[in-house]
Amino acid sequence: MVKIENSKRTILNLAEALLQDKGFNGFSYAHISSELGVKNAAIHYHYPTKESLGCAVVKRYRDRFQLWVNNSRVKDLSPQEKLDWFFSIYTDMRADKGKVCLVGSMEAEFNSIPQDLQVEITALHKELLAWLQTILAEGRDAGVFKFNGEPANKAVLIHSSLQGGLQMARALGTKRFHDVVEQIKLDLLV
Amino acid sequence: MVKIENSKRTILNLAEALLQDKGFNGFSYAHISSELGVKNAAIHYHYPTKESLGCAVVKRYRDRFQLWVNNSRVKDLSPQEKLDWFFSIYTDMRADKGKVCLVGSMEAEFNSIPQDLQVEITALHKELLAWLQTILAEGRDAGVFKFNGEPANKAVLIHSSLQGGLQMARALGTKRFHDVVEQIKLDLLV
DNA sequence: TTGACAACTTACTAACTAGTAAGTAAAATC
DNA sequence: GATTTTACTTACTAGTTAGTAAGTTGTCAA
Repeated sequence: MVKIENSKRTILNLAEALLQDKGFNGFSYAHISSELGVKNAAIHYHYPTKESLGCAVVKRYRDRFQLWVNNSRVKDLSPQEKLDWFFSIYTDMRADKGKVCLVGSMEAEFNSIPQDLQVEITALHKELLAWLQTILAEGRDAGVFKFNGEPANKAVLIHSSLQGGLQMARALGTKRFHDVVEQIKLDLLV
Repeated sequence: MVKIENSKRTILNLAEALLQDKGFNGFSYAHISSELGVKNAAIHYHYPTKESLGCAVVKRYRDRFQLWVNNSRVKDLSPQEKLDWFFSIYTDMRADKGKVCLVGSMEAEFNSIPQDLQVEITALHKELLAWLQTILAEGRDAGVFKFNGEPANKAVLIHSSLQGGLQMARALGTKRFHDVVEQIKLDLLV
């Protein structure tokens, strides 16, 4: 019998990578089990259904994001630094590795994923937008960001362009994603 | 024997709707055949492989876009009108119907779709961007658009935000997509 | 040392997947 | 009127899917 080290965490890591790489309908328990050198029932032991596995991935991501956001080292940053930190997540951990964000991956196939997962993704998306909106308002008040209209609307624009930009990077290359980020900044910074 | 009217076209229409609704890995030949009241072999007769069916959908979309673009009624429009026409495609035919664009749908699961389809999607994306870039340059020269940086970069930003915005609409509602479009305009129009 | 429990394997199922080969019926072509 | 072609159906395959039930093994606590 092969034992997986930190089974639950290792499985979540792999599932997250697969979700960002192939999408929910593009990966199977066999992908995970073969990668770990165990039988697929071993995965079902930890996560009975694919829906539960998907939800666990998103839930962990949500928790991680809240930890980052409430981290004092992040909290003390200026609005620009916070935004750069946010962008760097997308650039370093997604675009440069050919991945897309969980939200984009699963909203693209929203109508063919389980309902609990839809709920989880919706919650994550709302949390990301809420934070981004706050930072934008903060930055505009501080006179370092400049934009017309509501922070909420600027937030959906920026997040949508990051989400779409990561997907574009797959077909057209990472450079194009960096162009998106640069253009966001050009349109925002004073 | 049940005969499908305009078989090829009807199948393409259904496949296109399914692609925009469920993604490439989220639909099967059975979805199409049962909807049309025929056997799945009937679909294979017209499109031997799923890859060929996917490619045919994207190819038709590319042709259709080129026709629109070269249509004299579109060609004679002002840059703003052209852009509004472009946005209206996304709003009327996608967001308001819960669909996403083909490009976004398939780039999200890019690493789990056939290679020929990847090529086709890449070509479509380039064509969309090329046109958008031209319109942006045209509008800036005419003094009706205002933005910093290169038209190419503003084009990738706008297209990415439309692509991501459609996906967001699934989880957060259509209104949010309209917000994205309004914000694009706020950031662009003089 | 025993027993309980966690973490697996073995062995399986039922449903679905894309895809194929051979047959049929109607329509178009000669 | 005969023949070919088009558009299907029938019947099938081999592979994959998520998921389950029952058995095994190693670890840890009493």
